[in-house]
Amino acid sequence: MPFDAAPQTVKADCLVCPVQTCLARSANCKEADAWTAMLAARQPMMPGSGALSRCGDPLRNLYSVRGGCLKSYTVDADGNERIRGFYLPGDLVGLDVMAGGSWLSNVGAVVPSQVCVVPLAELRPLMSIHPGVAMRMLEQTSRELALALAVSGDYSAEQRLAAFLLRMRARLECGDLIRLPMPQRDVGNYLRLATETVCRTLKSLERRGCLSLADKAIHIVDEAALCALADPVGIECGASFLPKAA
Amino acid sequence: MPFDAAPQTVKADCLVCPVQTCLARSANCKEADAWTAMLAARQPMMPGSGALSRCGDPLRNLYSVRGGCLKSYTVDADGNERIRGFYLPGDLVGLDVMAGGSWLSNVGAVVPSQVCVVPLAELRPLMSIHPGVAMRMLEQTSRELALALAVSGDYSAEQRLAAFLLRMRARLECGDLIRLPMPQRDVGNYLRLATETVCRTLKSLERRGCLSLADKAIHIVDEAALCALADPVGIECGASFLPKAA
DNA sequence: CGGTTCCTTGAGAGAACTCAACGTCGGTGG
DNA sequence: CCACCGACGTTGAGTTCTCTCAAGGAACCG
Repeated sequence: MPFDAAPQTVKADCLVCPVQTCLARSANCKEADAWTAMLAARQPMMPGSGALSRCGDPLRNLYSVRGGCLKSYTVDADGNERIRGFYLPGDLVGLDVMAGGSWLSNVGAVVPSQVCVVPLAELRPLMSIHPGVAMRMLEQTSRELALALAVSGDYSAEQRLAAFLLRMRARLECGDLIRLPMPQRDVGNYLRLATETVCRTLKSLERRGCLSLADKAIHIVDEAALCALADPVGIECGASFLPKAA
Repeated sequence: MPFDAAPQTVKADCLVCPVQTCLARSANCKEADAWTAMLAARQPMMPGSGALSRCGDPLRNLYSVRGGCLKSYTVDADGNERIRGFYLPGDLVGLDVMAGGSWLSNVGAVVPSQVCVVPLAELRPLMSIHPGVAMRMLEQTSRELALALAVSGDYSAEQRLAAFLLRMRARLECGDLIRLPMPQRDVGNYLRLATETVCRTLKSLERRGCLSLADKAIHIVDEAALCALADPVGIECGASFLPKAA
């Protein structure tokens, strides 16, 4: 593959992209090149300023998160926000609307972020030419579906929070000291808990020695206890301390 | 395409299959033929007798529902069942585990059912040869993801039930008289409601003139009111009476 | 400094749950 | 034909978890 394939700028950037799970890092060189060549632009996003998409917008692009943290959310008739998911580097935004023609949620930045624009008009034919790309998309969508199904149960505030923390730790690859990119209000909204409940539950877990709270960071102290709490939720959260039930 | 392509039996059956949304009815003849040829077998399923898959089983097949109604569910440490989804004719079972190597849930029949066995070992190469098949799989997975995300909010018992009924009516294509294939216990389990709450809420909706209950069937009386209730859930349930929010 | 956003804590309210009991229906077998 | 049984549905009473409302403290920023 010629190294000077257009668009040069985007491709050059992709070579130093920190996101290892991006399709541009695919083992298949042809796929990676085709993916990279397709990326239309890179777009910065700031919290509170504009949105990547709004509910009802025609679906023109997917977005690949390059850095930061995004959230997708709906707004009900009373103006209340409901967060449907957070997106971290490597995630693709819009997998849930690929089958439809328009967005079902708003997408905004939680912290200063950057996304790569994936034009659907080019992605669709690309998936036909490179079935591997379609397979990767299918895999990611499937994984997101499994997660959505797992977390949609009715779990206690403790179970939800434990599962969320373990998952964020795995996603952020931050070790035992978690600095959540989003405020507790957003965590609660996503987990269907009041902000106060999030706070109280965290304090309660701290009192019981599961974690320690300091300086807006959360330190996982007793991982085994958290895993035991999160286990019924049934999501993978890195190394599990529990034997898998039959 | 030769009409006598093997396996004859399965293909012949597919020609009279009542499921219009099955991939065997794809507009693309080559795809439809390839799909049909791949189907390994047809499998009957009875409620309570055996299961299509068990949590942890290696993933060998997907299943295409041909008739009846299936449910996927997990069982927690206390032996409590949690239903993650119902599958009706045309649905593919296993889209949430395609990215992994093993099942994350048990799948059993709710009523006497029949499924077509889709061997993954053949499906994967087929998706490479026929990108259209991969696209269809991706579309269905995407649609399921959108549904799972929509339903995972914290809605009242009334909202959940209204959305569920409207969705089942659309899925069953049964007009305004719904005969749910599953008992109220399963409905409640799926919607994260106690059986008693399901019953009480149905009665309450009946008192308010939204529906009428008779002979184990549910008659939709005031569709507009149900749509209004279900609207915040945000799933498509056929004709909507409400203007779409911006 | 104000002002804003975020986090924390307390008190009361409410929606749904659990427990318990009873009614109904469809089968099975005496 | 009727008695029995189990599964399902219905109804009531009390409990619980989480929410809402209210208020105050801490951190950050112009």
